[in-house]
Amino acid sequence: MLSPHEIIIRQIETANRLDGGDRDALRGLPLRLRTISGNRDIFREGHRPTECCAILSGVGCRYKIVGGGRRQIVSFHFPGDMPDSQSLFLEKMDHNLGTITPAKVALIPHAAIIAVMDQRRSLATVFARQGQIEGSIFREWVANIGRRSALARVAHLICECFERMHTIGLADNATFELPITHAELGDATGLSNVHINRTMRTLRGDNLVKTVGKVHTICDWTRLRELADYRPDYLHLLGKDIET
Amino acid sequence: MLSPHEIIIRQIETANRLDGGDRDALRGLPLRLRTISGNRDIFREGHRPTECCAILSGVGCRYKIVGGGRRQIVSFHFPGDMPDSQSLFLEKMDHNLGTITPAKVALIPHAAIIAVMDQRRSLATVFARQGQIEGSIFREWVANIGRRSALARVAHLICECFERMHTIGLADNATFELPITHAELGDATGLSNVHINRTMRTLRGDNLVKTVGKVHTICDWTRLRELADYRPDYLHLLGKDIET
DNA sequence: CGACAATTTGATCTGTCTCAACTATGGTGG
DNA sequence: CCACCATAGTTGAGACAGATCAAATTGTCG
Repeated sequence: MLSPHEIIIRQIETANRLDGGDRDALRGLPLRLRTISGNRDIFREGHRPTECCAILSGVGCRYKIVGGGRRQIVSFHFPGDMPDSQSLFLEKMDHNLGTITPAKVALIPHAAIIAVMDQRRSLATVFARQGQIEGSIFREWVANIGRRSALARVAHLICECFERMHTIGLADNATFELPITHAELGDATGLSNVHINRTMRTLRGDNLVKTVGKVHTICDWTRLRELADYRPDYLHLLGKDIET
Repeated sequence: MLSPHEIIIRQIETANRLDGGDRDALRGLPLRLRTISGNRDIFREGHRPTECCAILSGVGCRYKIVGGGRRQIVSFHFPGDMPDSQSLFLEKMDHNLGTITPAKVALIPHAAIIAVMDQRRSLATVFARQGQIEGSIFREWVANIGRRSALARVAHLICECFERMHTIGLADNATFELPITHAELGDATGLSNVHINRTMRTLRGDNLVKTVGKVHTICDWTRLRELADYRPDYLHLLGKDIET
């Protein structure tokens, strides 16, 4: 089991090259650890956090509530992610940050992160890059929700979650645990929970994904990618492609 | 008519406080001016630009092509916007940047921007903030496309475009020129051009927006905002609200 | 074991798409 | 200055993807 700092560093290194000094500086960040139950808010829209939150275990998400009370999840977050680095530069939360599953998180004072960016130009660049990658993922979600069929849309989300979990070592080969309910997948893809169910069934019927409880196995990565129109460039990962 | 540098500064100041030194530093940026006709690409997916592009006049957009050739526009850009500041940190374009209308643009070498950020901590923060605001707008678009009806969705986009143009002085009271075709609005909202037409007709019928050619007039800002579920916090503007 | 949450399935409804035709509109060359 | 052409907007009819509603089944956790 990695330490909190190493979980954060591992995630950053999926998309950034760090040198020893960078890692040491990150290890110096003060962390306040907290355990949060599932389906709870960490920061709410309108709040003005003074700390950033890093996910250490479990799954988090960011979401908005639109008029009429419908929910749109705009991102999922896995261990190592810092979902609200934006609060470093934008005082007021324009969305909610919450947990999907029970989670351990680390709270890091803004001041400490600003200090580390001031001391090390390279880390300022790293944080900027992380922010840009986040933006890139949002763009892909816009395209996914706006222009893909329900089937491709859900498949695409599964591809993305699988690849992101894979790169941080949370997938065993083609098998990974994705503890996200159909209702939540619906809120992320702009579909109804019922239709998520039918779509997952189709993926199962086509022998693309096998699901047992929360554990999914990709049966045919090549065909799934193709169906999903999944081209992972937008994640801007450094590492190797996933073996087919 | 403002100079290119002042157009860029004006846009930045809608969301950031600059001091005299910041403005002077920005005025020192070397600009290569170009005129581009409408409906043309500036940077394509896969390219590795070495310059950032700022829009000086006209309307630009960023878009993705999904499998099957359908297009999703992920953002519109008005004078002063720097649509691809992301290329400072992500080598490879994951989307296309193009013009909607004929446009004048300024190309700014990455090196010059990096230099100005290195010299002035405050400007590094400004660029980081600009990037975060961009991300915030993407999140709102995800929610808009994912969870709002066609009518609210189109109304929301109109509200956003109006407010953004208003803050940079491109709206005369409640009247502004939005030279975007129905097909393009459809590509931005995930709807068909035909349905955009019907939706605009409804907005007209309800006396919310009047349209003559490319010139739109907001007839009832309060009701339009309400219908659109438009709460502009996500733009993180500094200025005053629009008068109703 | 009981209770609550999540999944599954069926039936029906509807918002939006697609296809197709027709009508402005604006720009261009003769 | 007009005729022409391409582009954009408009309208109608019909089809369909996905929503909604309702109920049954399964899973999970105290």
